[in-house]
Amino acid sequence: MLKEPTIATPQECADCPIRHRAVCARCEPQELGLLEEIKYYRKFEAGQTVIWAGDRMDFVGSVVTGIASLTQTMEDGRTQMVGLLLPSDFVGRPGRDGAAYDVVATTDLVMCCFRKKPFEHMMENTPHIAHRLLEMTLDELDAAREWMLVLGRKTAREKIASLLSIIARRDATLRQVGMTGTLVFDLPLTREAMADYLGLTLETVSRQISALKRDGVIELEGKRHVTVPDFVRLMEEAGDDSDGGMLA
Amino acid sequence: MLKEPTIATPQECADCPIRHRAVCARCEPQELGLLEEIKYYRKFEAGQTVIWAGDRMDFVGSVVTGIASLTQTMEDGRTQMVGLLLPSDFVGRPGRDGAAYDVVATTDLVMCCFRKKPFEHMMENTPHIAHRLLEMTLDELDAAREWMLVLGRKTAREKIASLLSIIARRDATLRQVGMTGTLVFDLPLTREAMADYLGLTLETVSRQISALKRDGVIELEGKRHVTVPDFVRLMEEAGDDSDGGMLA
DNA sequence: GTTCGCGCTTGATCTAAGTCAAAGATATGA
DNA sequence: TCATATCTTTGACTTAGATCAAGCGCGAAC
Repeated sequence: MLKEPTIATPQECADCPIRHRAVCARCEPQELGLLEEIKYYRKFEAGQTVIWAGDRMDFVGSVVTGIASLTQTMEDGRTQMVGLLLPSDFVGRPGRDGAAYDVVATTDLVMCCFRKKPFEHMMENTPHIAHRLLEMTLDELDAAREWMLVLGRKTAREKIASLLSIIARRDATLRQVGMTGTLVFDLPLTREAMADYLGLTLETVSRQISALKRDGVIELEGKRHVTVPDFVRLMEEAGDDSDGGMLA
Repeated sequence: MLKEPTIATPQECADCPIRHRAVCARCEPQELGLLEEIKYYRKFEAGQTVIWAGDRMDFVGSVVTGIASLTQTMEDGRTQMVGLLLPSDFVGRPGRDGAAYDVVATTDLVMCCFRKKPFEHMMENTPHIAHRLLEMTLDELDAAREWMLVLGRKTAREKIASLLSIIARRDATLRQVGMTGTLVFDLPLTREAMADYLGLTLETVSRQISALKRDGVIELEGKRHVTVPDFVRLMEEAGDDSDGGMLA
């Protein structure tokens, strides 16, 4: 049913975020040379599983293009998405062999991977890599904690508004903003995936999106293309304080 | 209403977890010497706030004894606990000035603190510190993600069972286990704090604890002293798979 | 000892979100 | 073109947990 991932060519990773953002922001050229020997690229189609929870994981890597999700599943099938990986986000944990979560390609996906052992070795010898990784991990921890507030205390409507504003904030196309506060983007998630992220059912997601549309908070073109006429209004609906959830 | 924290004496931190666990597991003696110059100790009473979200935070540190909680609060007062800090857990973020969450002493608390600037400087020059901090942060991230499943998908009863098994697992007194699987510990949280951690109301927490008692999953002596006759049964009630939520 | 206060329990009722069910959009492929 | 499948919407009904409202138990202060 699912195809094997294909190996992508290095050219597809000209702007590899690991190289330029995660690891090597302050690296010396000779370190980049080392990097080239241990990195490779993988492509996945929407819906493919990158790795199953519990599987042995002999690489670490980061998202180049597309979106991946981390999900946890209980024996009875209840599932909770615990992370949304956008381009430049890091996957995998140096020092651990097994994957802790299912990683699934939510859209078509290109990842930039490093064989784990050499990566760990490189980390030992390159302090900046560990520092950069610490910084990224702390950002992820903050995101996870922000999400705990969403899951634990927000209403269904606030949850939807929170998700929309997070996607909008991280989506590059938000540069269509302009002075008006208007903002346009495409939802990269099905209603079911949104439900899994928000701890809701897909029916409730659908109803709340309809309600936000009815109330003029968002406009929809098709199922996925969203226009937010007033981002401040959306953030109010999300129950965030006026700074929009940006951390100091 | 709240007292100022008092400075504790170094003697109270003979087994300082930062020194022995977080930072200096592999440090050289001269590095320990440097450490001594920038670290100090603070004591708080149960209920005192260590730091408010948004405040300037000029230290990092870790819990020596007692329990602290990280909480987020919305304007209308809804609050969600996003982390429980037990002895040896680290607080604060190198590279950021403001606190992201309220930190509150849940029980009487002793913390071991480091002035931030010198700590950051030391981190630059001591790779093991960054590595150890990365490891700890990844552990916290895993804990946060495990908690997202609890908040998003578990029933009230499963939430209570999950919290009890987490506290039991981390509580030192669980060494009273023995071969029987019986396990005894004290709850370090009020019903309200449990509710804030679990995304429930305190009434629901109370009802579910009563129900678990009625069903023989736990026994209570007073409000806080808990006996778990069969830890496997508790984990089943938590909806965890048989490995008890331990990561590979 | 009595009274206060706080943390906790329990009951009655309400409601937001879940469940079950049907049907409307799009897209894919024969 | 029509059949099939997936994703989505909407409606009717149910329910887990919230809300509102008494009280209980127990230590601290008088």
